[in-house]
Amino acid sequence: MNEANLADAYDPGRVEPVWYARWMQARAFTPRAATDGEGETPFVVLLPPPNVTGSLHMGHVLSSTIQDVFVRYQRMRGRETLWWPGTDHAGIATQKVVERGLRQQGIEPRQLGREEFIARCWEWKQRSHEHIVRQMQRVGWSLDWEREYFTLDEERSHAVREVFIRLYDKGLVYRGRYITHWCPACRTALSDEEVVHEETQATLWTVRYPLVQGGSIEVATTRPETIVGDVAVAIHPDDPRTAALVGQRVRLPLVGREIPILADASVDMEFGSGLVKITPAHDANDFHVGKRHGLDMPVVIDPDGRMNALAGPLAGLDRFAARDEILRRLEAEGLLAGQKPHTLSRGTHDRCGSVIEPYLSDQWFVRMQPLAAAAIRAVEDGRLHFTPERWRNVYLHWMHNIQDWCISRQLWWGHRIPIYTCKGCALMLAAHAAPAQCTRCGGHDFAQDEDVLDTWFSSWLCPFSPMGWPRVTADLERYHPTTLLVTGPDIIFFWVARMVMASLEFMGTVPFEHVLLNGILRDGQGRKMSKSLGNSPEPIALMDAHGADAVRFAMVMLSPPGQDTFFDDKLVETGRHFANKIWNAARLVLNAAARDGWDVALGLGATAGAPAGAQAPQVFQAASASDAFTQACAGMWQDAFARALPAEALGGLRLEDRWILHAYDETVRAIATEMQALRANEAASRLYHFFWDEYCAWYLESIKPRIYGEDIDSKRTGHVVALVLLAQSCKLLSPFMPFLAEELWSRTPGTQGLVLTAAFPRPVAALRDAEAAERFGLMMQATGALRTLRSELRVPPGKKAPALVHSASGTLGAWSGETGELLMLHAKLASLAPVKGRPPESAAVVVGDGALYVPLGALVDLDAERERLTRELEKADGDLARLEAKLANRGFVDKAPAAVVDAERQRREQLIDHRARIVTSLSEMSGKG
RNA sequence: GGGCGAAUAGCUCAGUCGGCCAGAGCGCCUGCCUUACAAGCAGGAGGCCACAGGUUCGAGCCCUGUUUCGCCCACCA
Repeated sequence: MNEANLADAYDPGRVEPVWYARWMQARAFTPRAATDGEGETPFVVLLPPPNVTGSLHMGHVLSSTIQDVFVRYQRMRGRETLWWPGTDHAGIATQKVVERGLRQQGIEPRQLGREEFIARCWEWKQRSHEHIVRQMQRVGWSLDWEREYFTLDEERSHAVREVFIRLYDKGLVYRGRYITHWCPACRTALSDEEVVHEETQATLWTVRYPLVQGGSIEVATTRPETIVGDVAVAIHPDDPRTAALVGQRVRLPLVGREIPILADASVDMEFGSGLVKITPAHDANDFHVGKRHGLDMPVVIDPDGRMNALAGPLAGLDRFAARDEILRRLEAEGLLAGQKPHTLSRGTHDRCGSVIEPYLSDQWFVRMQPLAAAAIRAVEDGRLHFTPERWRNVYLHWMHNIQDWCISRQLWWGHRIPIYTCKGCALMLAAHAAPAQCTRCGGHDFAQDEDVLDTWFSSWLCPFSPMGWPRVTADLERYHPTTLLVTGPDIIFFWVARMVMASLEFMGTVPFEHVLLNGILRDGQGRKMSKSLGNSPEPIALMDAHGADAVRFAMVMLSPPGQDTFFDDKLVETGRHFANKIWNAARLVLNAAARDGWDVALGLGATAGAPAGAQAPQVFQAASASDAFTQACAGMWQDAFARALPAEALGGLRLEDRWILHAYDETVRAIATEMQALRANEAASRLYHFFWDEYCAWYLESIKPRIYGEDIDSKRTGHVVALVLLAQSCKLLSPFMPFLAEELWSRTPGTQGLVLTAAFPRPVAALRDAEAAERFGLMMQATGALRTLRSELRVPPGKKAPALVHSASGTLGAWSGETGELLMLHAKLASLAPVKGRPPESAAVVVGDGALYVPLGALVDLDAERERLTRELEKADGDLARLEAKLANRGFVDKAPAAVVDAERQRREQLIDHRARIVTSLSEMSGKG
C-alpha cells in the first residue's frame, strides 16, 4: 500500500514510484509456463535496442508502450511471455558524444590513442546505460532485465565475428575500392541508408574548357571545385558533335592538365551543354564511367573535406571555400560562361547533417543479393506479415533493388573488423583472434584491420544474438523466432529487412512472425520529432507532470497502426483526466463499501471480523487483512466471472446490474478482437468508453441510492457488482495503465497477488442479457430526452419535475418498475405516474412505445414548448421522407438483404408512430393554448 | 522520375465487411462547486466526409481522374 490516501485527490507521483520495484521483486517479467490453455508457443517481443548514450524520446515511448501493452496483455492471458531488452552501442553517435566531451576538456581524441579512447567510451556507456534503463523503468515497461544484453558485450561480439567470418568464407563479405558515401565531419564511410537526400537550391555553372587544337567547349557542373580531379569530358555517342569532338583533348582550366573527350551513353544530351566532366573519385556516376573507360581516379579531397596537394592552388582549402575560390579564378580568366539556379538532391549524413562527399576508398561490403532472395520469399509466401500491409511493398521494393552494404567505418568505437593480414605475404584471414601462423607463408606477424563495423552489423543479429548464438542454448531453442516486432517505418531498411536476412541466413527461419509499424510522431508543423530539431517533449518531464500512466494511455489510444500522429502535450491531458476518473470512481466504490462495513457490504456474517466504522480507508486496509473476509471475497470474484454471479445469494440483480455486466462483457469481447488485430488504440478506446461512460456515468450513478440507502439486499448487490467490476476493470486497464491498475487492485478486497499476473478477463456468456440492454438503453434514451427538455425549458437544475408516462401498449409495464425508478433518478423526476392521454399544458417527450409528459405548471411558457415540438416534427418529417423514399425504391427492396429491409420497415413504423404522437401533442396544445 | 500515404467538426484524429440520423478527445457556448471526481456533471452549437465523374438499390468507404499536403525510393552533371 502506498502513502497515497483514498481520501485524497489522485497523485500519480505518490502511486507510481513503488510498483516497478515490486514487479521486479516478484520476477514478474521473466517468462513462466503457459496457463489458461494458451498454447505451446511463447509470445516473444524484441525491444528495438535504444542507443545506450541516448535518452528516451517520445518515439520510444510510443513504440515501446505499444509493445508493453501487447506483452502485458498476452502475459495476463496466460501465455508464456518474454520481452527482451537490450541497448545498442551506436557507433558514430557514441563516438561523437565522447569526442565532444573530451574536446571540452581540451583533449584531442585522436591523440589519446585508440585503447584509451575506447576506455573512455566504456566509462561513458556505463553512466549512460544507467540513465536510460531508469527511464525505461519509469514508463513501466515490463522487460525481462535478467536477459538484458548490449550489442558490444563479449557474447554479442563473438556472434558478430562469427557472422563476419562465415560471410567472408562464403564470399559474401568482400573488400574493394569503390565510391562510397563519406562524411567529412565524422571522417568515415557510410552506408546508403545513413544518407538522407534533400532537395536543395544550388547553382549550375557553365565552364569553358579550351580545346587543345583551338576553340573551346562548355561543360556544366554544380561542383566546380572538383575540376582539379577531372580526367575526361564525356559526350553521348548519338550527339551530332561526337564525331568532331571524340578523340580531341581539352586543357583543364587553371590546372593545365590535358584530358580526353570520350563518348559514353550515360550522358544526358538534353542536360546542360550535353558535355559532362568526369571526376571518378568524387562522383558515383563518374566512377562508373571511369571504370568503363579505364581512367585514372585521382582523389583530390582529403578525408576531412579539404582539398589535397593534387588540387594545386586550391590545396588546403575546405571543399566549399575551394568552390568560391575556383569560381573567382575562372571568372577572372573569363572561363565562366554562365550560371543558373538549379535544384538538386543533396545527400547529408543523418547523424550530423554534414554534406556527404562521394569518396573513393577501400571499404568492406556485404554482397546483399543472395541474402535478399530468401528474404523476399519469406514475405511473399506469408511467413512474415506486415501491419499495415502496405509496408510489405516498401520492404519488397527495397529488397528487389538492394545494393551491397558498406559495413566498414573509420571509427574506434565498435566491433573491430576480424580480419588479420599477414605481414609477410599480405594474406587476409577472418578469425576470432589473431592466427598463430599464416596458412600461406607460415609467418607469425599479423595486423588486424583498423576499421570497425557498422553498428547495424551487430543489430541485425538481435533476433538470435541475445540468446547466445552461435551456441545452441535453451533460450535460442525456445524463443527464436520471436512473435511480434513493433517499430517505426523509418528503420525498415536499417534494421527490419536486415534482421530478416540474417535470421534466414544463420537460423534458417524468419526472425519474427508479425511486424507492426507504428506511426511516426510529428509536431504541430508536421515535422518528425527529433532531438536535433528540439521539437520533442521530454518524456520524463511529461510523466512527472501527468503521470506515466497518463502518457502511456494517451500515446496508445491516439496512435493507430502505421499512421503518423501529430503530437501535442495537450493530448496527454486526456490520459491524465482518465486516470483521475478511475481513481475517483475507485474512491467512491471502495469507500462506500468500507463505510457500510465490509461484512454488511458483502453479505458476510457479523463474525467475519471486518470492523465497521467511520475511518473508511483504514477500515479498508484492516479488512483486507482478514482471512475469512479475503477468502469470501475471492470466492465471490471467482464465482462472478467463472460462472456468472450467484444472483440469489446477493439478493437479486437489478436492471442496472444486469445491464452493466452485459456492457462489461461486450467490452471484454471487443478488446479481445482489437488486440488480436493489433489495434491497441481501438482496444484503449473501448476501455475508455466502458469505464467512463458506462461504468461511471450510468452505472455508479444508478446505484448511489442503493449503496447509500437502507435496503440491505439491494445495497449489498450494488456493492458487490461495483467492486467486482472495479477489480475486473483493473485487469482490463493493467496493460495500458499498469501503475494505477496495480494500486487500485491492491486496494480492492478479495484480490490476490499482482494484477499484472492476474488472468485477463475472458467473455462469459452468462453475463449477456439482451433484455436488460434494451430496457436500460430505453431508459438512457428517455433520460437524454428529458434532460434536453429541462435544459431547453430552463428548468432549474435543482428542481425535480413530476412526469407522467403513457404507453401505447397500454401495459405501462416497461416503465412501472426498475426502469421507471432509474428514469426518475437520472432525469430528476419528482414522480412518475401512468396516464391515458396527454395532459393539458405539458411538454411531451416521445420515446419507445410511449410518451412522457412533464406538466409545465408555471415553469415555462407554452410558446417555447410549441416551438420545440414544431422543430421535432420537422425533423421527424425529414427522417420519414428519406425513409419512405428508400422503401419506395424497388431496387432497394428487391436487392438489399432481407434483414436490412426489415429493419428499415420496422424503423418506418416507429417513426410514423413517433410523428403521430408529436402531432397529437401539438394539436392538443393548440386546442388549449 | 517512380512509389506510398493523407484530405471527415475550430484543432488533432477514429470510422473494421458498402447498410439506422457520420463519432471521440480537445476547444467553443449555456447552466451547475449535485455528499467519487470543477482534472468534474448536464445540455448545446458546429460537417457539400478535398473536387469531378463512375459502379451500386444504397458510397465517407469501391473504381477513374483532378487538386493540395506529407513521406519513401532513384547515380539528371
